[in-house]
Amino acid sequence: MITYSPAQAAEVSGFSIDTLRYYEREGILRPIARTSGGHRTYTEDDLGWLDLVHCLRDTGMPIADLRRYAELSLDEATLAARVALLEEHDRRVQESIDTLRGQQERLREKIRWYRDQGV
Amino acid sequence: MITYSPAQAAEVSGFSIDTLRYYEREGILRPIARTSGGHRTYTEDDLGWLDLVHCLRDTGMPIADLRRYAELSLDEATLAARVALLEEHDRRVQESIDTLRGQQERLREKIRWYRDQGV
DNA sequence: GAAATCCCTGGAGCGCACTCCAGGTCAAGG
DNA sequence: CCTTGACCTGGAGTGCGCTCCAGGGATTTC
Repeated sequence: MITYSPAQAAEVSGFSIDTLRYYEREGILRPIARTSGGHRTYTEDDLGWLDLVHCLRDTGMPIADLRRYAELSLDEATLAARVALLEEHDRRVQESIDTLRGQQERLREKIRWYRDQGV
Repeated sequence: MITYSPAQAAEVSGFSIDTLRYYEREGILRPIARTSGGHRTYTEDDLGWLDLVHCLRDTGMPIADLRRYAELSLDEATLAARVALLEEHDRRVQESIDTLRGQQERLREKIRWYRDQGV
């Protein structure tokens, strides 16, 4: 089975090693497997999960929600709750996109206004 | 001339009184006019500026950039620099919208995947 | 003119999400 | 082996953007 050293996991996931440890402490990652000497070895599964974590963080999901989602993922019987959480998040993402677009339009009006002033 | 008490300015602008004072300290607002007793009186102009500040904050412009923009606004000869700053910001806003949309698409795929699992 | 509100200042405190550090242990190349 | 670099832990520190507080003065309302 392919595994990854902390440095490799950081490289592939795009999170720093410190952040990976922090996420583990926070319960966002399940305890990562270790070598006999105590060094972490990340699996492909871990990397896959980190990929989703990256998506959720990029879309502004707070750490606390991520932990909640991670906790739900430990229990097979929570599929519906997990989907609900993701859908709720999707709505918030949509809202921020909408806000961003609206404000961007105002920003562009301001820029046009400057242009009309002869800039 | 119409003026606004701190509470009214907060109400209209959507910022808290504390935030208004903070922005003034930070140089994002020029010194607000005062009554003889030292109480602030916001003008329509102040409110208009706050409206733009809100737009820029909503689109993620950091406080430091806002201060820089405010400083430029003190000098008539900086129109070009101000426009450049806004256009640069507009590009960053566009980037975050693009990122958000891309990640939202991934999020929705994940939700569809759950749905396909029979949730 | 007294009571109730509102506002003032300087500075401390907070929540979030990391990021860094000291002092040590582990692992791989020569 | 031995060195060198990667990794470990617990905990402190950082940066951002507010937010709150104490102690006191200003204003409005009755």
